[in-house]
Amino acid sequence: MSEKIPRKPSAARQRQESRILRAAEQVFALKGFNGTTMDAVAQVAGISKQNIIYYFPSKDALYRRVLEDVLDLWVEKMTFDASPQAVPTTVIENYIRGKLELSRDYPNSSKVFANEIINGAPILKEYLVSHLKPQFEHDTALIRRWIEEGLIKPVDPEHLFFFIWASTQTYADFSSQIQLLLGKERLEQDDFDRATQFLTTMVNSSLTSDPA
Amino acid sequence: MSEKIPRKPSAARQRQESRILRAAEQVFALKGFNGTTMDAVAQVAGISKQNIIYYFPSKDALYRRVLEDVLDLWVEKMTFDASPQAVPTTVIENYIRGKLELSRDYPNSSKVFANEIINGAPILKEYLVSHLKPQFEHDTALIRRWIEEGLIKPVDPEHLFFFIWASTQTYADFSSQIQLLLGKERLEQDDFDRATQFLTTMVNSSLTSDPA
DNA sequence: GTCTATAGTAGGATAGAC
DNA sequence: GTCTATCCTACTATAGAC
Repeated sequence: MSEKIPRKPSAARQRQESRILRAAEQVFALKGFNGTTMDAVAQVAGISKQNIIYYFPSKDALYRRVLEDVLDLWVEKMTFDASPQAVPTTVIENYIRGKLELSRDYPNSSKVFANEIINGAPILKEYLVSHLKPQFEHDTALIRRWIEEGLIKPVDPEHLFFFIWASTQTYADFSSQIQLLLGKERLEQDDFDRATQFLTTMVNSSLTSDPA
Repeated sequence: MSEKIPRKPSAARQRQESRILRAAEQVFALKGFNGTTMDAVAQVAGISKQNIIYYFPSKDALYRRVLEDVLDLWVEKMTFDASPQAVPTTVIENYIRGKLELSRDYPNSSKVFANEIINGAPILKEYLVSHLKPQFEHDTALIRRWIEEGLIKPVDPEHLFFFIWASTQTYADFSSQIQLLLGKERLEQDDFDRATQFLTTMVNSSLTSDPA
């Protein structure tokens, strides 16, 4: 009777799970959901396919856990909200900087997300409506307030965010294209510095009256 | 001996092929290469699976043809080159406008391309290096010349293009997310007008000295 | 040129020994 | 908790009738 009570998740189990999740994220990022085989994940993780199924009941369950972890990471690292006395352009600059750091440090997370959205967000749809949309409306409202208060020049708040997301995530999602065009084996810190410089400068010059 | 000589590709055959290609593009866009089954393509095209194989020897061959057609379309519609006396900001504006029109009119092409790039461009790699890279270097050189001549403010030419591509293609590739956030069933002309307005205004204000 | 039938295989998932 | 063996479905592709 008492045997079924789950004991502590055992450090060993947690180690194995995160090992599998890391491998899965990598394969899902590069191959998409359908292109990913449990065998491929097993090989990357250095574990047998059957053993993976012991930890995750199905490929679908594994994929959902990977997606969850991606979103947890993003929510943790990316809150736009600012203190009332914060300078708008600084808030936006930091937001862009943070998004670019995510693309640099977690490119696979970004690609998993991108694959899911391109494929119509079959699983994330619900989450996007329940969590991301309220956040989005809150953030665009803040932009609108800044405009009303004359702190920044008038701008379309919704498309401002679409622009920031697209042009920061591209350094993760489309890195293969960018690398080829820049003639590099992989993107370096200098490339991210240039991207940060370019994007923040452009946004600043369009949100503030030119002090030149 | 003479029977094997290919006669004209027969209008009927061409009709069937383009019917299949249209269907294939749609499924590849939404499901990716691995998520696409010949059966799904067959259903969308309204043709039997075996008949599709009659026209295209394999799924791989079908995919390559779809990719080829996508690239042909993009090359045809998107040359950045301008006459020597053209106004730089106008050239860039028209380029942005054109890219947004492609996202609006051929969202599936864009998604097929995006899937391929995210997955590391296994098939397109060669083409990107041989065709897109020279074009890219030509275009960035033109931007540099404009800067030297004082026609536009200094800007990073490479990242200018990365930004334009990312923030115009996002309206095709990430349309499901954008739709959800805007609370719309599908993107309308008005949304593309706003996007055009937003992006061209921002670029202009950062490339020209504010005349305000 | 289009169909039916089917071969061949990959991959997700289960059962059960250890 | 990990492994071996195996089932079963889904999918690409071929052979051959019509």
